[in-house]
Amino acid sequence: MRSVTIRNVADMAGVSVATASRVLSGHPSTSEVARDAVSKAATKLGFRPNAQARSLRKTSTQTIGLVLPDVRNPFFADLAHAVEQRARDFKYLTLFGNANEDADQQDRYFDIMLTQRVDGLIAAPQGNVTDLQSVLDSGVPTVFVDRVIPDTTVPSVTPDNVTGVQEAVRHLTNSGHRRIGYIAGPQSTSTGRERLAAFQSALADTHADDDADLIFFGDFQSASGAAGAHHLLELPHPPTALLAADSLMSIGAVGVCNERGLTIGTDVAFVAYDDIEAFSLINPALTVIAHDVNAMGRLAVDLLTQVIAGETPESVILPSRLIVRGSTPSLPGGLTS
Amino acid sequence: MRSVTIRNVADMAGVSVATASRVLSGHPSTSEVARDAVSKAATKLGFRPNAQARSLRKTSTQTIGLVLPDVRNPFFADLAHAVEQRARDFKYLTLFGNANEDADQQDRYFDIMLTQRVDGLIAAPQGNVTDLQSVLDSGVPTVFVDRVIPDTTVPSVTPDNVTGVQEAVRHLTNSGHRRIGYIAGPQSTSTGRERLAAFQSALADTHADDDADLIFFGDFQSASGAAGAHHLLELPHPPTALLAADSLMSIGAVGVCNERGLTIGTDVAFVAYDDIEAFSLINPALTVIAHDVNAMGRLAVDLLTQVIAGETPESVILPSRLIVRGSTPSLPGGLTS
DNA sequence: CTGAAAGCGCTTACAG
DNA sequence: CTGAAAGCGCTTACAG
Repeated sequence: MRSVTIRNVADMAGVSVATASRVLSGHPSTSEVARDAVSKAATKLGFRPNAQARSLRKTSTQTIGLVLPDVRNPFFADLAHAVEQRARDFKYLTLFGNANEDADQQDRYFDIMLTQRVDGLIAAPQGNVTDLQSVLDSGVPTVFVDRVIPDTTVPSVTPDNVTGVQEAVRHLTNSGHRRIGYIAGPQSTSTGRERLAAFQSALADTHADDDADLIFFGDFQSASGAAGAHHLLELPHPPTALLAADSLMSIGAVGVCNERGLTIGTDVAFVAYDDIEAFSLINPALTVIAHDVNAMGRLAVDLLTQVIAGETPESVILPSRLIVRGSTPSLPGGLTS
Repeated sequence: MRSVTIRNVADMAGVSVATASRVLSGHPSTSEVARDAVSKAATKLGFRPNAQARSLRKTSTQTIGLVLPDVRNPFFADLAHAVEQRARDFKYLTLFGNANEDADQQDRYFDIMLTQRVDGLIAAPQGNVTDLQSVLDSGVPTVFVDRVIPDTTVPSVTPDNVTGVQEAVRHLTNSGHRRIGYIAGPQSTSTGRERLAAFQSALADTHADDDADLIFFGDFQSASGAAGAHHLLELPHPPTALLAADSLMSIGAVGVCNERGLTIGTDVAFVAYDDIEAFSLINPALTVIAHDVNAMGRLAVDLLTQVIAGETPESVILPSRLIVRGSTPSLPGGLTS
């Protein structure tokens, strides 16, 4: 299936390849006669320029790479959608890589993106600088989104990982909870680390128990949320409230509560991370720590275009906030902070 | 940021570009001396072959295109994940395009995929043959997944859209329901059409009302599910059971039931499409029509590799089945079919 | 406005 | 086993 080349178009139009190329790419220096002939020939032949050949000649590929930890996580699915739609505004095609919350797959995708010569890279990375070394060395314009890697100067768009957690802990302790179980994200991610630190420092400001047993380390995927809920609820002195550091672990943990016959809101309070639509449907609806994923995706692309243009944009931190719903009722006899 | 080329590697290794190329691509005809020198030079320089140049020379790009209707739909997110993971087994990079349930965006992505010269294309398409014309004309190996376009000979992997719906209708009527509201998918999609037809023919086998008012046409997105639930529940003679044709419309519809103070399972029975994890967490858990999305994604890739190899594989239809949960209690006085 | 020619970074028959 | 050379399909100074 040999596809039609610019050569064929030029021949049919009776002009040189150079002229055909000029017409096809909208170069001003073309005669009307040439424009007509070339356009007609191109549509008649169904000509479609070869992106590889064009990219090889020009310095740009008009593509950006997006490396995310997990498409199946609704938060990242929304983020992917936001990035892609915004990239379209700049005529960029988004190459999408799904790291599966796995450092090796992530690094392989970084490699592929560089091999594909993307014009820019947006990533929600895990790990440390060594994972990024090839990307940094290549000098490809890069922006981090949601997560960052410390000790790099890569611009980023991240959520405020402190305020939401703080509000959640305050809300729970105000409602009388003293034992809050925390299902943490992996400490190889900045969000995992920052949210845990925020949780611990928020605890210190309250009368709640600061007990190492109340923290379970998950991996941001559903099964680990389930494992975490099991572990915490089996404790000799189990928590009366649970807080999970992302939506997938929240889903896993809620499932375990249901299985064990615990009524959420009554038997155990629950705060989830990320405001995904399904969480407002669970009965009672889940209290969540929310942030604006759409803005995050758009801004990441905007920052990237600036980096590509040679500028060095400031990193952005987006606010997060607590949305209180039925899963965390305010107890009448609650303490005040 | 001029990147290092094979020329640089060859120079440093003291060999010709041809030899460097042979070593780098594992061609057997190379001496150990050359292998050593080239390998060393390549790693020392951080050489990364230019995929564009390579693709231009070879006939293949080692990429496949995946055009899906909506990443934010958990079903398609899962499908994307399945396809991508399977594609990796064949060393294919997956270029991902999100049509946003929009025919124009879909067609633009088809265009982009052809321009990028993907080795193959997997799509869950909407529309009719004209949308596909350029793809068919190009002769690029193509496989449909989940959805198909009629009057084409493209191999496909689709769910059985009949059995699950049939079981759902039978289950509901056996439980005494006579008025079942149906939130249909867009009729521009094969799944939308087939599921509606299955619903109507299943109704004909029962004593349930076959009333045009009981059918609402949505677009597979959440907001239309909400609109559908509103419309149906406002009917002078409203349905006692609802069935929605995909997960996103189910989410929207369940939200509306909650808002209106209707208790699902008690005030209104509910059957959702696609077995996404969150549906088992809603209280009561939702009865769903389930199919194996993971198998669907894997098989689509397997079929595509066969098409690429010049074979003409048979299309596959995967079974779907009803999973009964709390949202559709069996009424004690239910009719028997 | 137009064409001939060089070149983007690779791969691969063709000789040797 | 190795190198010189041609060529994949484009774009773009350079002359005219």
